[in-house]
Amino acid sequence: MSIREAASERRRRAAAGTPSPLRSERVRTVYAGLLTAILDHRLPPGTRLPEDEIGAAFGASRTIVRAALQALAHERVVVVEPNRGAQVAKPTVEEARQVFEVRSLLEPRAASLAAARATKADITALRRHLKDERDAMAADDRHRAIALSASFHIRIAEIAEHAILEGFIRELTSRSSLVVSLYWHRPDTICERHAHSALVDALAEGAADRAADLMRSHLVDLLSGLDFSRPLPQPRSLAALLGPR
Amino acid sequence: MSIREAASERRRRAAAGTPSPLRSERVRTVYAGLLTAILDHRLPPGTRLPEDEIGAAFGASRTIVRAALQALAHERVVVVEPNRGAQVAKPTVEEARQVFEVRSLLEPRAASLAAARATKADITALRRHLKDERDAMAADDRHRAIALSASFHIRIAEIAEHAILEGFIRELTSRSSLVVSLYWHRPDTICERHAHSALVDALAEGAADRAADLMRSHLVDLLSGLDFSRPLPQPRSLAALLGPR
DNA sequence: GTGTGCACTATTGTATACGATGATTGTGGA
DNA sequence: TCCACAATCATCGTATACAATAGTGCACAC
Repeated sequence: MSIREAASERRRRAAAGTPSPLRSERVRTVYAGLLTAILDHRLPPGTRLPEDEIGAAFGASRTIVRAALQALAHERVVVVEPNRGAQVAKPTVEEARQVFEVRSLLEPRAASLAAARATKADITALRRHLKDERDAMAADDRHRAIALSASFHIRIAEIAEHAILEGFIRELTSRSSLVVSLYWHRPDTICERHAHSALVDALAEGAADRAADLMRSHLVDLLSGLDFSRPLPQPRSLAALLGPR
Repeated sequence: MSIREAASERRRRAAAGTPSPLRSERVRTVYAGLLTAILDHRLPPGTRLPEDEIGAAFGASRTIVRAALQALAHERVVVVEPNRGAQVAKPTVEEARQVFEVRSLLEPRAASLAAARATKADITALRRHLKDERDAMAADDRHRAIALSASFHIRIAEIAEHAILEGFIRELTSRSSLVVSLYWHRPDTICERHAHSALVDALAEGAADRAADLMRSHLVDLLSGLDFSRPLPQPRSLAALLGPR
C-alpha cells in the first residue's frame, strides 16, 4: 500500500466516526440538507423550521425530520423550544465570543498536528481548496465563499486525524457561520485569504509551532471582523419594523 | 419587549443552560437514568441497550427511549449501529488518549476562569463536594466516588460560566468515565484527592494561572493512572479467544 | 458428518393517528 | 374602548402498528 493510500485509508476511517451518529440514511439526508442550507445562509438565524414543512420539502415523515432536528439541536445549530418547534439558532454576543474563544483553544492544536501529519496529497488538496475560495470570491459568490472558508478549517482538523478535535471543530465552525451571518461587518476579506494561504505554507513545511501561531492569530483576526456593537441583530418587534415607515 | 417575547426569551435562556437539548421531560428522565447508570459503571461498556427493555424499565415507549439514546449517542456515551441497536460505548485506546488530550486543552482554561469568578458560596460548595468524595472513598463506595470525582470537574466548568466549555467538558468527563472503567489500573487514588483539594485552594485565592497549572498536571496525572498496555479490552476475535485454550 | 439454505425470532426503522399544547382571533361584557 | 375569556388553528408530543432487517437454529441433502 502506498503512502498516499495509507493516508487516505486513515482518513476514511477517521471520517467514518466523525459526523453526527445518525442511524439511517434518510435522516442523514434531511440533516445534511438542512445543515448546508443553514451554513450557506439560505436559512438565516431565526428561521422557523416546522416539522411538516421540512418533511414535505424532503419527502420525509415527521419521524425522520425530528431525528434530524434533534441532531442539529445537539450541535446548537438549531434550537428547539418544547411545544414550540425548532428554528435556526441565533447566537447571542456572549455565545459568539465563547465560540471563538474555544476555537482558539482547539484549532491551534489541530493545526500543529496537521503540520506533523500532512502528506503531499493533503497539501495539494488544500491548495486546490484555496483556489476554490479565491474563485468563489472573485465570482462574488458570497454563500460559497463562506462555506468554503469554514470547510477549510474542517479540512485541517481532518488532516490532524484527531476525531474528537474534529468533531468539536465541526460544531464550532457551524456555529461560527451563524455568528458571521449575524455579526460580520468587515468589508475586506482579503486578509483572511492570505491567512489561509500562509497556514498552508506552514503545514507544507511541517512547521507545527508556526502553524499553531498562524491559526491562533487568524482566529483573533476573524473575531475582530465581527461587530458586536450594533444594538441587537434579532429581536426587533413588529412595532419597530412597521413604525419608521 | 412584550410579555410574550419576554417569556419566550426566558425559555430560550433556560434551554441554553440545559446540558442536552431534550424536548420533553420524559425523554430527560430516561436520558438521565441511563447516563447516571453508565457513569456509575452499573452499565459497563459494551452492555446492549435494547429499546424495548429500556422502555419497560422506565415505563416509557420506544419513541421516548429512542430520543434519549440518540442524545447519548451524540455525546458518544453510547454507540448505535444501524439495525443493530445501541450499546454502551467502548472507547479504544486511541480515543482514550484523545479524550484526555482535549480535556487538557479545555479544562485549564475553565479552571482559570473559575478562579476569576468563584464566589465564597462556590468555594464552600466545592469543599463540601471534596468531603463527599472523601466519605465515599472511606466507605469504599467506588461507584459514588467515581461519579463524584467526575462531577467535580463539571462543577468547576459551571463556575467558569462558560456554556460551551461546560458542554464539551461534560461530554469529555462522561467519556472519561468509560475510559476509566476500561483502563484504570492504579491502586492509590490518594493523589487525586489531593489534587482536587489543591485546586480548590487556588480557586479560593483567585489564583487563575496556578489553578490552570494544577488542572493541567492533574489531568496528566489521571492519564498516567491508565494502563493501555493490557492486550485489548474488547475486540478479541473469537479465534484469539479459543486459540490458546 | 458437513455444509447450505430456509424459516423463525428478536429487534430496529418508519409512518401515522390521536391527543395536547400554545398562539391567535373573535366575542361579550364592563 | 378595553379587558377577559372562549373557540379555533397550527403545531408539536407520544404511542403504536406494521415493515424491514439481522441473527439463529433447524432441516435437509449430499
